[in-house]
Amino acid sequence: MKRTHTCGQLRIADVGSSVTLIGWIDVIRDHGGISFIDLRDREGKTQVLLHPDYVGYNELLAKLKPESVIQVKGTVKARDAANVNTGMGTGEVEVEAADIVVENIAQTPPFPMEDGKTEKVNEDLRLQYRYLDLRRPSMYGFMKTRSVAVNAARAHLNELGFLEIETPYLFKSTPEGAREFLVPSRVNPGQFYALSQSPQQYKQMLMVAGMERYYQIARCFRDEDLRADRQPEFSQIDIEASFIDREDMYAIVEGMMKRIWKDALGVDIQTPFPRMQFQDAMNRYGVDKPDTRYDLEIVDFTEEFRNSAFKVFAGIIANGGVVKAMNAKGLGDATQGEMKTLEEAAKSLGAKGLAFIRVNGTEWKSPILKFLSEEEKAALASKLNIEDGDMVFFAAEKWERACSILGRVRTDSAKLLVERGRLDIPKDKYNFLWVIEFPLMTYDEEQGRFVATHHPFTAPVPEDAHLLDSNPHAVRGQHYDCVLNGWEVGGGSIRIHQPDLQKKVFEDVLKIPADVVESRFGYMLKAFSYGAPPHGGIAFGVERLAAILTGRNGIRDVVAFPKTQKGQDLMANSPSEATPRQLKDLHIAVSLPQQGA
RNA sequence: GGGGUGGUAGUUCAGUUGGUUAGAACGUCGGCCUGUCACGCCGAAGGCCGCGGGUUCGAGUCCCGUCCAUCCCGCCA
Repeated sequence: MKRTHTCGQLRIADVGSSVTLIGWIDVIRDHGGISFIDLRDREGKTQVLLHPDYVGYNELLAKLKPESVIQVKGTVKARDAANVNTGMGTGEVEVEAADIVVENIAQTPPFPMEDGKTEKVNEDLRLQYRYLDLRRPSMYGFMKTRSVAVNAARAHLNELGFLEIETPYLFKSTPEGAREFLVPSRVNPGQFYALSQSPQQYKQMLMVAGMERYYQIARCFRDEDLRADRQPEFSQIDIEASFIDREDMYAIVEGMMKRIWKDALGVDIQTPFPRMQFQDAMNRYGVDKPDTRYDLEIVDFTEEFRNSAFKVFAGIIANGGVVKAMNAKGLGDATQGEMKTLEEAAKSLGAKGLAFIRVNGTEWKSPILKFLSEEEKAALASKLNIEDGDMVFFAAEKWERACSILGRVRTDSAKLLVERGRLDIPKDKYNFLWVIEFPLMTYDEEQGRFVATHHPFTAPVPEDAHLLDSNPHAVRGQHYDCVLNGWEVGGGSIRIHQPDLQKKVFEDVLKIPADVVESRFGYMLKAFSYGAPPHGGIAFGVERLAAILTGRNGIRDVVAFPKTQKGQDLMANSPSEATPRQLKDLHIAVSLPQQGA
């Protein structure tokens, strides 16, 4: 071994021992006659004392630079009381260097490599030198937390008798769902695989195959635009089990989360998780993944305004819309700019504007005030608990849109309130939530047909199944989302395991042409006709869990080598052009868009 | 595809109403320094102001286009 101890290990009890450390030079303090080198590895730092009688002292110091890798052999010495560094685990000792082996001299890094400073550096530069960015202690911590979390999940599932089974990444293209990455098949000219966007179909086949309990830390690939919480490739803790119902799945997952939080953070989380109907989540929080760490709940005023003299509201209600309001408590001092930004956000979700009432003392200020009756004002005041300094926002739209608009205004208002110190959203509070009973189908205006809310394999709630033909929109699915602090961290469902029902959903409800069903899903329907067990599953986003565990705002910090918003790896420079030879082998002709087109 | 923010020294930033020689801090380099720990002190170098056009006597600053990063909408069964 190149070392006897790590750089975080030595203590006063080690004084006198001969040790060998190896690591990176964190900083050199050269006093001319004596020098100190802080040597760093992932476990910590140790001060190395370099005495002027060291042979070649001047030459060595001249060439050593921060981030160089050196091996230090020496003796552990106690520091004088005055020189103890209480901010360091190894601060009571230092290693007096007897022999230093220079393993690698580092160039000057292109940006400061120090927690607290590197975060401010442009993302593109950090990504180009990702190996330097990752060298910081905090990044090591994020990688470690993710690793511990995944291992905790594995341990829990193994104990419950789940088998870890790998499924192919090279799959076939599926008609519904995310855009896929295509992979040309050299030996099948003109044909393509698709990189698996999730192991969904394979894991159901494993249930038909009698594996009963499966899990996998699966890579998934989706060729969609990126977000702070979305990368084109990401990992899922993918789970499927036979002979279970929803309650069984909740118990499995709650146990797994308990284990993850205990192992990764030492935190005991409360189980079982509360449950909320999709309808409820939308009505109260305006999203299907509510952050319940703070209130600012949305309140319905459709009945109050049904016969209102305010024709805008009454008219929308007459056309089947709703009127909702949300009291952004304490945001009465929102600036013009902030109001404008909130309105833009609302408009981006389809609002025509963002009506509001600003409360200043007992006075209400609002462009819509003159349209409101005393009765209506009283209803608002009482149901929204309006007080001095409040700001009330309105949405009058179709139900789902009204909910979404105020949901967005709610989260944006919360951010503004946090900035003002009037709202606390603690990062170490973990509000798990099951959101359940989503509609099985959603009507897609663009396509003029129903699409599966979750995916087409989700089983309907039994008592709603008879509505599949008459009123598909009213059918609830046996779908469950696991929501944590406003993030959808996992989602799954009890699946359809009867071929007739599955075929009906494909063809009659989703209106997928029979020949397409046959070519894409024929093998599943066939498999279900050979004795398919009732089964269900769920999948968790590893990065999202890790991001919350580490208190990050996005998933980049818990991905070792993330891609930019354009899907590029700036370190390795991918994607890149293929050689003519590669293209020829793959039977591919590249046709680039005209410049400027 | 659309909207917002940012791009000035290696890094983070400042740069007034368009005005003459574009600044600071950190880092780097050189010198001094035997108990520092973000060591200190002295000195120096370092700029295609993202890129391309335009307006102007004059552009880091104004206009148009474009590239990159980032946040959001669409999209993500």
